[in-house]
Amino acid sequence: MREKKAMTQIDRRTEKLTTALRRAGVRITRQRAALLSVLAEAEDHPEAIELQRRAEAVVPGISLSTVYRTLTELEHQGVILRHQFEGTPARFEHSEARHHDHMIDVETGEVIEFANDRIEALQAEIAEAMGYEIVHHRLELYVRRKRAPGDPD
Amino acid sequence: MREKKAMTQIDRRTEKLTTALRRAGVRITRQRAALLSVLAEAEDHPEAIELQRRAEAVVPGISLSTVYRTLTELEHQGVILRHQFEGTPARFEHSEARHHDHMIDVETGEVIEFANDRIEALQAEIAEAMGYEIVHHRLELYVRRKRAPGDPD
DNA sequence: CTCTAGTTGCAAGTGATTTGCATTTGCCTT
DNA sequence: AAGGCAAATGCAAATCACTTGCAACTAGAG
Repeated sequence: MREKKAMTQIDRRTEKLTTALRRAGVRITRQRAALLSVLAEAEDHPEAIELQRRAEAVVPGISLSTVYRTLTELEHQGVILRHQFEGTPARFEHSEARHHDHMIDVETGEVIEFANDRIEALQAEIAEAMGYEIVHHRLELYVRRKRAPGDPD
Repeated sequence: MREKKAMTQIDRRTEKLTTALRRAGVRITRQRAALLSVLAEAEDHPEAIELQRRAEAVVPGISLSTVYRTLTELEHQGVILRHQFEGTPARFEHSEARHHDHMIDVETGEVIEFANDRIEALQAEIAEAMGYEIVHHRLELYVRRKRAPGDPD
């Protein structure tokens, strides 16, 4: 009994993406479709193994090598970003949001996004002044939650 | 025939360091002494294997595991910094210089240091505004040399 | 529906770094 | 100068995060 499900915003975006990818010569297999939707739904920054776990709900038995291969392909296609934070396996996020940098809570591992135009501009200036142009950059703040004096632990 | 060699600035710094380390309970073995002076003399950002190569001039046969163990210890003691740039093994530098960030020439792999107080201040502000304090940070600009229009290739 | 080049899963391989363990060695104590 | 012992070393093996070779499978163009 096949149900007709309401199409969410994410479904629609994913569908557009698959079409675009197909046009770019990327075959949309079951495992890739699964990863695409898992990535589209992710609000965090999961690692490859976690993505495999989530994709397995749709495609049981999807192999880790396929996950890695697909992530590499999607990165090349500009669909996702790969982040290599300190001391952890690479983490991934879809790249449709506007550019931002990351704060990593060293206590919890939580990743918080932030953006600041002044910093971006300064970086460009610095590179420029030294005769370089920025290809890409990486700004990571490893932080700890601040407690106001008198706050509970 | 033992010669009395003139003591360089670096020798003196290294000597002070070994004393301080010994006081901190770190035994100064031949291999550690070698690594300390190699690190003190280094003006670049060498990787572990390169440090082993350089140390081997003083202590032939120094093992890579000892190099790694020593680097980890020196990092904990605050004597050196470990940098994990994209797509390369970790690189090390002594931490006596004032804080700076890095530009990596993506074409040559060359590492260029730079410092900018405005950026540092902005980072602190951002973290502060979100209720965090910075433990440490990482700012890396992956750059490409800019050619003025008309320059030769 | 066919065909074939692209994709998959599995097992084995890599590269960087870490670890177990028997042996050696700083260096504090005498 | 000598002794003792916890700490450090070298080697081999292990680990971690990926990557790759290969035979079997499958998108999706025609």
